[in-house]
Amino acid sequence: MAISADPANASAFEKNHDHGRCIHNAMERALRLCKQNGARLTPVRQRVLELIWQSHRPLGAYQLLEQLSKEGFNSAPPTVYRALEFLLEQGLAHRITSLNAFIGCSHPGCRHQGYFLICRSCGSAEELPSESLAESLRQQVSQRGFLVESETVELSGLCPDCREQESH
Amino acid sequence: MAISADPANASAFEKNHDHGRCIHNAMERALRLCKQNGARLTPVRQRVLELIWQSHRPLGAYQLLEQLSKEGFNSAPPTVYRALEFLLEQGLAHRITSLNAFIGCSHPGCRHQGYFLICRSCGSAEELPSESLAESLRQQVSQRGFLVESETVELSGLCPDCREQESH
DNA sequence: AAGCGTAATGTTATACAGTATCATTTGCAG
DNA sequence: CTGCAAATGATACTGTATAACATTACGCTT
Ligand SMILES: [Zn+2]
Ligand SMILES: [Zn+2]
Ligand SMILES: [Zn+2]
Ligand SMILES: [Zn+2]
Repeated sequence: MAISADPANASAFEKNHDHGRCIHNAMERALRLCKQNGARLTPVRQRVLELIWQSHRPLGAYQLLEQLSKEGFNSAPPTVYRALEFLLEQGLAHRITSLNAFIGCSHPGCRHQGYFLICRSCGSAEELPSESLAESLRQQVSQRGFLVESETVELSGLCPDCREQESH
Repeated sequence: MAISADPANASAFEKNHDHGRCIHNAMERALRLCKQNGARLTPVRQRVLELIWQSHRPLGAYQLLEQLSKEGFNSAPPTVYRALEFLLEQGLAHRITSLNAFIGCSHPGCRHQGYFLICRSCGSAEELPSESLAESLRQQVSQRGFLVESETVELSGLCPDCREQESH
């Protein structure tokens, strides 16, 4: 699958990448995919997607809500939860269960579970290319006759940069 | 590994195992470990541990709270959260992030992350023996210079029994 | 263009999950 | 017995997510 070879996405842990381009690419892909699927990327939905792409840090629903409210959008909890639900359905975002937060999907369009590395220091999260890992998981589990339908894999720790910092 | 070979624990998905024995064994081990570590398994703590062992289904803090209250224990949220915190620290229980729930650890005494299979139909959860899986994860991640400190691995789907049922 | 059904949004209220803080009690070492 | 630390009690609050129902916008048919 080789996500890292996809020029559209820098690693979340490369702190000096051109993030404007990151966002731009993400929005382009989102528009294209929604058009393809006949899904409506309405203003709130689009704005929420932009917001969770503002950084590579997962954002909580109420953080998003606050931002939306500042920008004059309607701002009751259901507004943002509905937008997030839409983005999850369309495969444009992931939910990070262990943080109660949400993040843009860095390779939408191909169905997959999100496997994440989350830095406890800088808060960045990065999707792991999942194929070989998914394979290991399936092996472990199929032996037991268990049918996996969804996977939560979230590894928390220190990203290369922060690891460096802490050692000083 | 070979948890299934450990006579102290039946698989959560074997619906007709002697669960009384399951609980009994769990409590014995807990007592022993606490004594070893100089930790105090006070009445609330012990009772909470028994409660999360009543079934192989993860229980929410407020479910536990309700039960405690029925039994005349003090029943404000901090009570149960403190007990749970203690049990987590002692390695006697795990938190299931994706369910906001808690479950007894089926092999306490050896430090490990809990990797779980969770049935969406019957609600049972079972710990996977984690070694080979942990190894795959570490491999994937070490390449990237990321230092893993804690892991959340929760696979949801259908257990063998429920899979059977659904196909009828 | 008018009318219609569905999808999306607005609005209010509430359920569920977890924590902060400070007072009080208990267990235990000296 | 005394005094400290750990554990519990009690109150209030913050944070996360959804239920339920009213209203509006959109896209299609006629
Ligand atoms: Zn970026
Ligand atoms: Zn970092
Ligand atoms: Zn365990
Ligand atoms: Zn089941």
